[in-house]
Amino acid sequence: MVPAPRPTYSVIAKAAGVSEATVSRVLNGDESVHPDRAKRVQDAVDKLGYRKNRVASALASGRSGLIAVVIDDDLSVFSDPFWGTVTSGVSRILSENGIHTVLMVSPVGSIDGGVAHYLKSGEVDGAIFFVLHSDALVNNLKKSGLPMVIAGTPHSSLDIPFVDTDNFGGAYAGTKHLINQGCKKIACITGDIGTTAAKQRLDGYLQAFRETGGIPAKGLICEGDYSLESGMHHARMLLETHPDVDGIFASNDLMAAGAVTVLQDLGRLVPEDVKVVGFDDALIAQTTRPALTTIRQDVVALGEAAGSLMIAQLNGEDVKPIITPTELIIRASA
Amino acid sequence: MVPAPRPTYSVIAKAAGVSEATVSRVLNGDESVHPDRAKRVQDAVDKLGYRKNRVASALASGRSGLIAVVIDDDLSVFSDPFWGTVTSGVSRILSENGIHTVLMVSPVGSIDGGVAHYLKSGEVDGAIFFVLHSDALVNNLKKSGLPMVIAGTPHSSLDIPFVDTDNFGGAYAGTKHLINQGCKKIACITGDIGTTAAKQRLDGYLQAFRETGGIPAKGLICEGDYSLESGMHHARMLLETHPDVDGIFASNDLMAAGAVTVLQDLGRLVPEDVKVVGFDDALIAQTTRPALTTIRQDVVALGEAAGSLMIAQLNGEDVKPIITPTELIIRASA
DNA sequence: ACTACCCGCGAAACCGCTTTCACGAAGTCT
DNA sequence: AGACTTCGTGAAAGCGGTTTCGCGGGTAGT
Repeated sequence: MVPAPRPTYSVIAKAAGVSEATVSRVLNGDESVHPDRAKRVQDAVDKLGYRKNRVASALASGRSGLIAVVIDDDLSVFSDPFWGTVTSGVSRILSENGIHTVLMVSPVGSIDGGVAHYLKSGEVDGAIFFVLHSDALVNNLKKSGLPMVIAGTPHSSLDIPFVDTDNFGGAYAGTKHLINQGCKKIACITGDIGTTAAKQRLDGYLQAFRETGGIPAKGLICEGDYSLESGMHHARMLLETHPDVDGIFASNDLMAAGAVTVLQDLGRLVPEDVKVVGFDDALIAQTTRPALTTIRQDVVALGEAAGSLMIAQLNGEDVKPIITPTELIIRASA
Repeated sequence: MVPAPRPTYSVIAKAAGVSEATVSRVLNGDESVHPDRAKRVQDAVDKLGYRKNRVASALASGRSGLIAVVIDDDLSVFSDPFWGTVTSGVSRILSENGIHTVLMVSPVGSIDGGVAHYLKSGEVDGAIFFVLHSDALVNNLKKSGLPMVIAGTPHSSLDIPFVDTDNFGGAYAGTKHLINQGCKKIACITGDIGTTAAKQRLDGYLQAFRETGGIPAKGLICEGDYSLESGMHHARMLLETHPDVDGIFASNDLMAAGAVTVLQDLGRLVPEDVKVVGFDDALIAQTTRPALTTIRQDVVALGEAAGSLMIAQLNGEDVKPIITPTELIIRASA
């Protein structure tokens, strides 16, 4: 193996008849170099096919050009196409800005674990967190000045920029749709209530409900956990406790699909007897029969928002949270 | 922002009363240091909470401790939970070995593009490729001596290590199952035939078919593209051209689900009239009614295999391709 | 006892780029 | 015209490790 001998500053400098310092200035966009010399450098760079050694650059400047995407969980999360897609969005925006994405899939756990050390070690210029189970680490890291972005609304009100889908608005629109379709008794199957998204979606449901002047009857709100099984389970329970339920808003499509299956098995027609609305517009929303009416969130946009928030921070701009809009997708189930 | 002042070799060396060279030796597991001194160094390291600066280390040693995972495509690929899961597996194995994963989602295109340059630049110690559309880049990179692993069987016979699922065996087992269930006229809906996996699965189908002594009738083999729509489309065509078809082997679950939907819409009972087998054991296999009989592949294992193949190469061992086994999962559809 | 090795270890060069500092030339101000 | 800035630039000192080289002392061979 004969590694191509990559030219270094000294070669460029010699070829252009300037000092290495000047080469550095030109390559880093320092305006103070005389245009003529800058051009000489640029020509030498082009001619020799020079590419900066990012490692050396990182060591000298203290900026690594790397952003960590930290997924505070084990494998399971990443198998969810949702996070894969978000990651793609992040990665695309970052690489457009010459920054690479390093992936850390690991339960973050303590503020003293491996991930924490890594993030503090200065090997990355920033970190983007997915599926944050606790705000402890982030809170701790904030003191170190590491630029961070959180995907999903954090539990506590940290002044760390985050991006999130308009969970509240989406849930509100979904529930409103059920009301407009004439549903009188609308249940809600929530997601894992330990997540902020599930809470926000519940709030959206409640808000729409409240505007009808009513209050959800006891038992119409079921605490699910985003799984197919919990959708099935709660649909079954609902039919027992509230046989007259005529609308279900589920906090994601998977639970909605589970609910539809159970409803049908128990002889209810969807949407004739019971209308169902999901959330996410996941693939399953299209494959379920009847296809699910659902709330679409633009997942790629979410990732891109996270990426651009990070870029903005690296540029020293101060940033505000970004909430991406949702869209009601009407299909057959409601 | 007050970055914690991280200790350096000079501090450790002073504290332990040895030279920096010795510190380096100890930290890199050089056996030639006297145990007593090694211990002194280790104690100092522990006491001061020293952590090596990977960037400096990378510059000096030429090893970055980074492995690139290159996905030769745009966002769409990563929305497929399959690759997300594989990536998790890779990432886990690598991080257990102190190596980080940098993610590059980008159409690789020419052997002269940004990704290619990056890989050649020595900033990563190796590269793992997913969804390789062409062998050109890999072939070119091979000359540079960069350790590589390909996920999925490459198109041409490169002597680059790869990992793959036993596509042939899985398809064979699936088709065989249909035969054993009494199917006489078994169709195959292939995946995008530009992928090696689709070809291998088709071969497995053909092999099982051949063993029955027959030859698939003209038109029983339909070229799909892994999408739900193509599954639906080809099921529709099949019912027209071969109304007596009684078994369908689809190259993935999504197409199988599409086929099931169409079959039912057109009045066929699954599995009574037509039995259907999918491939992947994706989530949709469980949510489809009837639930799909399918070929499960161990996706995490695939990722871990890719990771360990990379580690082995970095250790200078020579490696062989790894084919992970599949498993027939019998549900309701066949 | 004398030369020949081997071993453990420190000094110092080096990896390739960034950044401070100071210097000379040119421009500005009294 | 002399003193003071400003501007463009190069020399050189890092950044924090790794690795080569060679030295001194102990062991071995004869």
